[in-house]
Amino acid sequence: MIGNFISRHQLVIIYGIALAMLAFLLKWLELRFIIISHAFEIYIGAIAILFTALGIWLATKLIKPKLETIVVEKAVYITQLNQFVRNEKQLLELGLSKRELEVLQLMADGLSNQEIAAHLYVSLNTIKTHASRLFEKLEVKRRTQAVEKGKKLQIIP
Amino acid sequence: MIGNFISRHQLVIIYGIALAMLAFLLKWLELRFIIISHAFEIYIGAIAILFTALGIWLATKLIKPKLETIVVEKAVYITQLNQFVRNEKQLLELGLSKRELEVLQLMADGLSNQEIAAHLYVSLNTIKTHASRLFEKLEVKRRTQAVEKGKKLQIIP
DNA sequence: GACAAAATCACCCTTTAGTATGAACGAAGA
DNA sequence: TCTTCGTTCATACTAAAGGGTGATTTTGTC
Repeated sequence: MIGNFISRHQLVIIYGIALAMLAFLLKWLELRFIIISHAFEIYIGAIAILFTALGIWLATKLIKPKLETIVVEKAVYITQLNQFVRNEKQLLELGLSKRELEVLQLMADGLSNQEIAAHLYVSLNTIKTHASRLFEKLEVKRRTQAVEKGKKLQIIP
Repeated sequence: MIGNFISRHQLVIIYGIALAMLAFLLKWLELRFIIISHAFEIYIGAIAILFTALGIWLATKLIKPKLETIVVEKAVYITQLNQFVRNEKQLLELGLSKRELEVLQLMADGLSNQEIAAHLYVSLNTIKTHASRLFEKLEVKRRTQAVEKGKKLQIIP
């Protein structure tokens, strides 16, 4: 069906193609003429494009990369560096005396009242008195509770 | 003295100056001639320089700045929120039973033997027995020392 | 089922802890 | 000077802790 169409209009087609080619030739000649007549401008344009490209290339090579500093906080776990610092404010609030604090510390070391008395060169009764006051001020009933609270409130290590 | 020198050699000086000016004029003319005869090359050169500069400018304006990331690690010290981990090995070495450990823990909480008995639904005598064995195994004489040693050996918080 | 370890409880006794009350003494402050 | 506070000590008492011995029951293991 397509072959039939071509054979029937062969002359017309050839003519059309020839016409098209002629038009194309004329256009090409026109372009050539334009190029030749504007050779200088085209040359200048080419130079401009070339050196613009060169400039861009130079810039990419020469421009210093922008530095961006990111500070990353890294967790560092400390094993046991923390040395004891007494909470003096808490001590004042409780109203503990020097002697009472000493007794509390020795209690925390596991000493009996008798041993504490010997350690401080005073009598057992004196220690008992201090202990009673201590328990009152700390609002506890037993020495174990006193030691526990003392550590919690950071008045003993 | 200087005026005298000038007046005496006036002619010579004028001649010298004229000669110098002539030489300068000739040099200038030569330069002009060079410029004129090489006008095209100079024009092209100027265009090249101009568009190279344009390229560089374009590059700096349009190209995204290259980011170089520097990561600086900063140590942040954390006062270890210590979740207690029992030293099971130590516990085995000491040969403490479940019940003895329970008693020790309640002792550390500041409870009396009576209170511990009530807490565990057993008699006071039972707690005393446990306590005695506990002290033997921990090689201590008093509950305060037991609690202290228990914490030191990390078998109680 | 035998066995060992753990858990339970009791009784008696001693020691230690804790309460209550009172008192003496010295230092610091109003 | 008087008062307060801390420290010291004593006596008397109760409560709790701790030691020693013995016994029963439960539980897990061989």
